[in-house]
Amino acid sequence: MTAAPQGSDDPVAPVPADAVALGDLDGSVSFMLRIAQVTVYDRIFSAEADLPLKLGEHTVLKVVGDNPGARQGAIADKLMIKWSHMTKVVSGLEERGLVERYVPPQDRRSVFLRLTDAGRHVVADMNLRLDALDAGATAALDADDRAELLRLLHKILGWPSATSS
Amino acid sequence: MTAAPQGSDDPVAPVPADAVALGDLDGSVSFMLRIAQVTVYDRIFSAEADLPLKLGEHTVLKVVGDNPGARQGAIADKLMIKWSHMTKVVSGLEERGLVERYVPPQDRRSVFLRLTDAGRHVVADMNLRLDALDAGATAALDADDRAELLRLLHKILGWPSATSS
DNA sequence: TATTGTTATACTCTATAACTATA
DNA sequence: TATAGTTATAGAGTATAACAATA
Repeated sequence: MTAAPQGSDDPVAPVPADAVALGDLDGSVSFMLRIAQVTVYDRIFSAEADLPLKLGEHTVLKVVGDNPGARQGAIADKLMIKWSHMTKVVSGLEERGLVERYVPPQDRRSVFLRLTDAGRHVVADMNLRLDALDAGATAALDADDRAELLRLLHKILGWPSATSS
Repeated sequence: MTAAPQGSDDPVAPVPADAVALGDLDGSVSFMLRIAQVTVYDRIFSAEADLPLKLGEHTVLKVVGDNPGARQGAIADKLMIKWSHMTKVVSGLEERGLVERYVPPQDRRSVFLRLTDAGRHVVADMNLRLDALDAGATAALDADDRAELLRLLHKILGWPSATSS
């Protein structure tokens, strides 16, 4: 990794493509989080492009399955998805027969969600495949690294640290 | 239904927003990276909404400033920005007088970028403000935590973990 | 009036691909 | 033919705001 010594006074000293320096940007947590997240998602989808669900869809379906009787908006809030976008995601999942909307009589403004049998099946399938893809995309980390990374991310969010995964 | 801590004074809500369970999702590196990144960006922009540049624009300008004579496409690749999007970003920055395009005579297909004086000024201002915002958004981390987090993110990416790249 | 969800618009960014102008 | 950049389109997702139905 050569440091590309370019004249600091030369206004147009060419820099080779692989010598672009990030400077201290790689010391920024926000920048590094973004680059790492984009890279990991990239790796997951380039490793296996024919997944039946997008990652966001899988997340929604999984949480719906784990929280029967939860309102649509409550799930959206927890997953930091905008309500307006949640409407589109749920509509798409409903059209594919993976989730059902249910308006409870005690509060007819709200919408409860629950998985269909097909939804349960797809989520179970995705769980298995994503576990492997997730691990593969972060294969550079050993078990301790991974646990430590998760602990730090939880700490940023103010979430209680995960037991173990 | 999962245990929902609802007192008798609460309005009837089977699963309140803060009682939605994530299950083992918070043990997924890809999920936690996404949630953490969205949260950090959220905090940065809710802390100070009147920033002169979007984060992506600042990143591009900063790297242009650190790499005089670098091609537009080389910078886009390094920052994992698509060329087609890079064209729009640079055009916007150029219209605002922050960056200049320069077509070198030795290869008239390529475009070199360099900051204008106004661009340099804006970047310097943003650097200062973002350093503080970045730290504020991750204030739950102490110095050791932050260094460790950066080390782990670098490791995922396969980047050298030292100070600068 | 406040809350829940929907619709709509604008904007950011990705994914593709076609296109130009060079090389 | 290949490369560098541009343009265009489709899609995901965010940011906002207006809106309807319900509480």
